[in-house]
Amino acid sequence: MTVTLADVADRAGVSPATVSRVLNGNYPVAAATRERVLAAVDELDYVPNGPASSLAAATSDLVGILVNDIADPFFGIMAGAAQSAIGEGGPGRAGGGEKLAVVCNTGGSPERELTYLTLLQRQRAAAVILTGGSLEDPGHLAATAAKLARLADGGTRVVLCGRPPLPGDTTAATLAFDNRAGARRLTEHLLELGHRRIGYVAGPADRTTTRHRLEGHRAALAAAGVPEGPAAHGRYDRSSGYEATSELLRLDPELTAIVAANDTVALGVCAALRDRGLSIPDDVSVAGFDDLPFSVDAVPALTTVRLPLHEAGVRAGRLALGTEPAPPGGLATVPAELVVRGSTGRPRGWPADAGG
Amino acid sequence: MTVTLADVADRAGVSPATVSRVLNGNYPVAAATRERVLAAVDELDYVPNGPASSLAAATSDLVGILVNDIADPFFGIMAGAAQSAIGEGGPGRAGGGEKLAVVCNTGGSPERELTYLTLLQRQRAAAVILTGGSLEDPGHLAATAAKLARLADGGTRVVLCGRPPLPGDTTAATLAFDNRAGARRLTEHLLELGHRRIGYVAGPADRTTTRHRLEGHRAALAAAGVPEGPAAHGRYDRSSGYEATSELLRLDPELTAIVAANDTVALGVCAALRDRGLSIPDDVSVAGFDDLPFSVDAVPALTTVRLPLHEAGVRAGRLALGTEPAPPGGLATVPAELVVRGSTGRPRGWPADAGG
DNA sequence: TTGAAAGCGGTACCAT
DNA sequence: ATGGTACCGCTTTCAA
Repeated sequence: MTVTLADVADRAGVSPATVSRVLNGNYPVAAATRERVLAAVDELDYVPNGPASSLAAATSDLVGILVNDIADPFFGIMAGAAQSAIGEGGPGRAGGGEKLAVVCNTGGSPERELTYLTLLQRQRAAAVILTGGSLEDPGHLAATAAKLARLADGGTRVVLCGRPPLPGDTTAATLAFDNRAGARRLTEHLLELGHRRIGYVAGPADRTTTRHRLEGHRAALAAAGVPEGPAAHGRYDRSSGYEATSELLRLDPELTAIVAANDTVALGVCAALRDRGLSIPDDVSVAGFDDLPFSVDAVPALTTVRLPLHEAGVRAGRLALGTEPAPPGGLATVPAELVVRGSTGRPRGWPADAGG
Repeated sequence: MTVTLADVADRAGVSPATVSRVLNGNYPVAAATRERVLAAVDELDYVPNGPASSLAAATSDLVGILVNDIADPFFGIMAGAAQSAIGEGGPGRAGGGEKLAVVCNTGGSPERELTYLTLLQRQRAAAVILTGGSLEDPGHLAATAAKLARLADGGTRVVLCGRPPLPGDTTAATLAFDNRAGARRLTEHLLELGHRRIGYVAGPADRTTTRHRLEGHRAALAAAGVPEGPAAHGRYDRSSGYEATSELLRLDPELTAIVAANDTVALGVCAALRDRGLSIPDDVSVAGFDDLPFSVDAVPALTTVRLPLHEAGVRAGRLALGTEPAPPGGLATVPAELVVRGSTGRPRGWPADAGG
């Protein structure tokens, strides 16, 4: 049958307690004894029973990583980085130590988010990391905050990555992307190039990332005294960008630039422009957010705001592990940086040296 | 402190056994009793202790999904589909039922693959799904097979998705993509268009997908009596495709088409061609494998083989759940289909109506 | 239909 | 430095 700790103890001629100590390395054990125990472990090919330890120790080695869309590299990059950061934790031995970092796909659904949190609570997870923008619905926010509070006082470490802190929540360590400043810089760049008719393709109306990026965009326009162009909302996916583009061009056929709330959306914008016989960036310049290698490299003319997804993921992993100290006030803002690619993307007829 | 089953029992005026029965729904309980118990559960906001149930029941509700690269939509699509298929399983109640589907990122490393399998074994996972091509190293294959055998006789259901069955393994249900036929069809298509000098960018040398796709490619060439063009190996990522392209063009500057073992790689190929001032598909046609919406939509001229990633993921999830019966012989081959996009991609000077 | 109680496999405190 | 041994919270016979 399956080998238990008691079997190992018998084989090594020691007590179960000693085996436990050797495996967990949290208590002094004579070198000779340790050797015998480890030998027995190998010979019997013993694998500890996770649930049993979790029950006894009142905590498990599971770390949950919640993402809105697992098929989007935006989350893949963050989650992957977090997972490696967490994997570094323990030794390679058969004994405990290593955490099991697991990613859970909410599909952007608030219900599934809560379901997963409950599941992780049930597992007595060591930590949970919530990534990406969240819904702004007050009801859901309250429910989430309550759930996170329960998790926290159940001993689960909570980390928010790429989403703002919850109102009234003090337990979660937060890494927030500076979406406002990033979006602002993106639009400022287009303005400097001479663009005056700029469309905007936004994400779902009720998400924090959507709102913050839109705010940054508008702030740039307002500061420059340029009137706001047409905007269209949609999902954070390609087809949404495609459809929104038709809408924008219908509202203003003279657009010279389009800002997309997300690189994936930007790809859809590009596709729509091509299908209408417009070239990028000669007819219309396109700017995106995220700088995902996958999508952006395919359109070298894209101007983009880069989010340090990988770095944020690593830090989130360390916060979950407790390796990195919580940021002051529980919140750290991760900056976003502007990336300008192959082409300058000036509107037609605009002098090449204008705009500084 | 935290609410236990006993608390619920007290509140409802019944025994712990009864509460357990109500929550698991696997035993008849009087309707009135059930009501009282469920009420108590709600009032106390009871969340079952997962490790405790897993220990007692000798199985957990964890389902592990192993992927080679979580930042690659190829795996994201499959994993996401599998996860939803698994989520459908149980009811929404506080009680048991729902499985926790978790994706684990191996990064393509055999060691991490084994580590995750051990971790899942330790958790007494209900099922594990291994996705994507595997290493062909005999040592690793044997180790994996052994590990999977242990998992299986520990009660864990094993599903292989997008990778061939292990030699001598009878326990795993397998869904394999028809990589050979897909690659063959891709190359046949280029041949029909008139291409005669075709380069090939392959994946890592020791992976099953790499070998099978290359075999299909060569089979098509051999059948047509066309000599094999240059080939270059690399990772399954964009920069690898970029570098390989320089290599291929150095080996044969007269290439009219390049086949990439993967869409992500194909994107790198496209980037390299653009940087050399070559247009797609007028100077060089590019063909890829996978048909990921992300990358492929960015290059409408790309000819591609589409793998039904989503469907495979769903089926893998059902197999893991036991909802779908195992395929005959334990193995089902999932077909691959050819997708031809915007351009015909004929080589220059080739008559438009040639080749059928 | 319901209750009582014996585990499930470790952990950690208390002895020695 | 090591052993003995009550739990941890739930499942599952066995009785009633």
